[in-house]
Amino acid sequence: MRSPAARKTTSKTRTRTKTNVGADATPCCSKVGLKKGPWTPQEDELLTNYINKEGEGRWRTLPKLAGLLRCGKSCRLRWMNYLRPSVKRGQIAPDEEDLILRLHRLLGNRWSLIAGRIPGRTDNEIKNYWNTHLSKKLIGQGIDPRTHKPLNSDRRSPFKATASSSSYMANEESNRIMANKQNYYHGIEMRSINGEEGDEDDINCCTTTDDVLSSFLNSLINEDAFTYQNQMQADALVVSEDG
DNA sequence: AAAGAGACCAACCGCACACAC
DNA sequence: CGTGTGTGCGGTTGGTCTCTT
Repeated sequence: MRSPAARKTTSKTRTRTKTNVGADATPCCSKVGLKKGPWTPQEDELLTNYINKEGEGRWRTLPKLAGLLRCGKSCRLRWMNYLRPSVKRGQIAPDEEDLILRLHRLLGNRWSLIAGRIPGRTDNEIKNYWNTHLSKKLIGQGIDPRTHKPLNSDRRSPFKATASSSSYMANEESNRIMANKQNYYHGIEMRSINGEEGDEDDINCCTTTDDVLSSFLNSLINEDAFTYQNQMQADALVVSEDG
């Protein structure tokens, strides 16, 4: 199975190819006879028991084997976002919020990548939190939640426009780089912070094998802006690790 | 107390990538 | 090389809860 972050660019930039047309038109996602909507405790129990016994994966066949009238995608989502033991429930701590802001400034709406740096939090949870809290908070502070730049900045200025687009492009490039790097992170167990207040040191929680990348990402998070130098550094890292 | 508005968040949907065949 | 399948990401929806009037 490919790594979650092996994918790149947003769906809006991608074109649907002939090969994957109808990929969802399979029994798994057939709407006939399948239940939708909120999960019941009984369904949660069935799913949890099955995964505890058989493990994750094979989502398409899992519902039938587990005795659930759900499509595989629904089962996967429920497990990933709610039932997984590693999912941390409860309020987003202030330092988690700060980390989300920094990572979003760096990565944009790459929720899975952001979630990958915040142990116990899911992409869905972070996405919801962003849309309901942080974007409004930034707007209230006069900051564009998409660009993290002041809302009243003069976009017509040639210099500013150039600088802005350059920064944006660098950021897009970083997205691709970091998406590739997720292959590297995949499978590396994140240290549980056991409910403690996570501070920025928590983003150093991976094993030593990714120290270089981890510290690199941390340095990016701590930057006030993503610079071309960062991109070059990232490129160098990618080349050295691929080679 | 009731009704409407807004906030919140679990879940759904469409789409695209990786990989096996 | 082309196709089918499995998977999961990001955007969106809609039900429920909370607040305000």
